[in-house]
Amino acid sequence: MRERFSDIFEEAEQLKHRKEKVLPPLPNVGKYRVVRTRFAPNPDFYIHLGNARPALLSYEYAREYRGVFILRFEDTDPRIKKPLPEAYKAIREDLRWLGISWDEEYVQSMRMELYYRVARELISRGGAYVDLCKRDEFRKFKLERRECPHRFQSPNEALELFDKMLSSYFEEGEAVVRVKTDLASHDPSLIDWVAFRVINTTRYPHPLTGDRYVVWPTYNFAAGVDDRLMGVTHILRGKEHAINTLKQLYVYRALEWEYPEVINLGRLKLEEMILSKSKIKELLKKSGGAVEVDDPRFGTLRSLRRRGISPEVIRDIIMEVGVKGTDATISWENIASLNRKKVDLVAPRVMAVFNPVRIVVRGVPREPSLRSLKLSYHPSNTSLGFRTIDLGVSDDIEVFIGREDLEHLLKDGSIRLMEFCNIALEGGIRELVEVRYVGTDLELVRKEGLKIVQWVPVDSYVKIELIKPENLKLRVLRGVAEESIAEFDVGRILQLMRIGFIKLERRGRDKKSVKAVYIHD
RNA sequence: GCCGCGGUAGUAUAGCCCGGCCAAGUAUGCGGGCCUUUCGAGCCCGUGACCCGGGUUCAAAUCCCGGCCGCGGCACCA
Repeated sequence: MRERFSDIFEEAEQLKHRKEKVLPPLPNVGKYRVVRTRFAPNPDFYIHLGNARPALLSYEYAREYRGVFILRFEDTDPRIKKPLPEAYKAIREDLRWLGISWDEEYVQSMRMELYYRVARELISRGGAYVDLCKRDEFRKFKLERRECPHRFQSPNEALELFDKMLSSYFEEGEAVVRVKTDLASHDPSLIDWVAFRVINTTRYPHPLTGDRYVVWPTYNFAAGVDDRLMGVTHILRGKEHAINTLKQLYVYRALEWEYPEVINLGRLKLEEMILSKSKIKELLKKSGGAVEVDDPRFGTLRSLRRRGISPEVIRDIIMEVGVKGTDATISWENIASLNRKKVDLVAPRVMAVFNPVRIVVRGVPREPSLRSLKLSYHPSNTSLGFRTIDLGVSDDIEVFIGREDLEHLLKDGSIRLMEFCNIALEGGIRELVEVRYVGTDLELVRKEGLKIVQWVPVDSYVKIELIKPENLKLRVLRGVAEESIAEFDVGRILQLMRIGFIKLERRGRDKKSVKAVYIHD
């Protein structure tokens, strides 16, 4: 019963939330029976925050109009942008992590016969021809705005040549299918662009189809045809594709198809992070395996996930940035701030000390309340429970505090050990810093403005290794943390008091050490 | 160079289509205060922007023209 209510509440919350940032209406929705959108990545690598913009917006629009959202893998280049076998799965995972689900999924390399069929139709209608020019020869014709001799071939001649291509008669570079376009076009790339080329798949096997096909459609042909075949009504894609719409339009006109609505989106950049596919690949290669795809410095979705960024934060930011052609530079501060709000309520607080210095506290009374501290994991969220820090019965209690906090102690003469007691410097500093217990009074702390610092008992601690990205470098901080930190599962987000939020990545089998990634302060 | 798309505070965004209600809203940042056994969170106050120049109009962030700047494209890549 209660569960059902909380579900309803949650739903209402979400609705309210979503209402705040409504998407602008899609153009010409009335023209179509049902809105169909798609996200069409090349599975040659993992996707990053920039890809998340068209993916998320396409998905959200499909939902908003109760339409259909399609995932389509565009893997028609086994040579230059060779598909990465694990990327198909990784992209699915990353999308699901973002909260995206799809109604239909296609893989272009499995649809080759379809493209060949459409190509035949296009050729029969005189909309395309088989060009046997050398690349340079054609370029010359193109720049002079003249037709190459092959452009005059009849549909039947062209069809024959196309069949020859399919039967592996031609080598790479010897024949391509070109779409007839306006020769006078001001943009040379538009002129009689290539729809199919020969790729030697014996040498460059496709990870899914091996050497089964040698004639491959280019992006513009495959994507253009698929958008039609899949009934896509609204295309949301990066503005780098603007020219492609123009190219594909020639195929559409020749086949008497109507082009879908197109919205071009600006690029998303992430401050202090590497998004560029090629740069990431280069770094991975150079490191020889030391750097991984989910390196916290990268802008891949996997990296953001590893860094403990909530997928809702990414959704919120993309919705905020909106549906337009302007580029946006997302600041890490902004992401951190939004993420902090999500994480603050559920992250247990624990103490850890970096640059630890040992001090010995003398004169702590033997009262149970001072020898066995019961500390709650969160100041307000009591459901997170509490842990106990046992300090034993000896007269002297040794603890670690940070070197910087020691400076405060030396300067001010006294300091507050968080959730424990006030201490004051005693004598001088010999081998060991010796301090004296001076009570637990908090009023004093406030009145005198004492620093309140976190600490870790020397008798019971866990080693912590914290990876912190700084200026595109990874710093590894080593320190000590209270024992309870090792009770949490890998993947859990915690707050180290006065240090920041972290995500646990590894835990020693003996629970004597943990590794974590720094998220933000 | 050619073609396309944009330019609202440090960052991001709302408003621009349908001119007045915008001496421009929101988030984050920054400054200050309250609260707090965190340098976190929360609450309160403050800070700060319509790229430039012309035009249309009683009235322009919003419409028109020119300039400047930024981004993207100009592949047998996607």
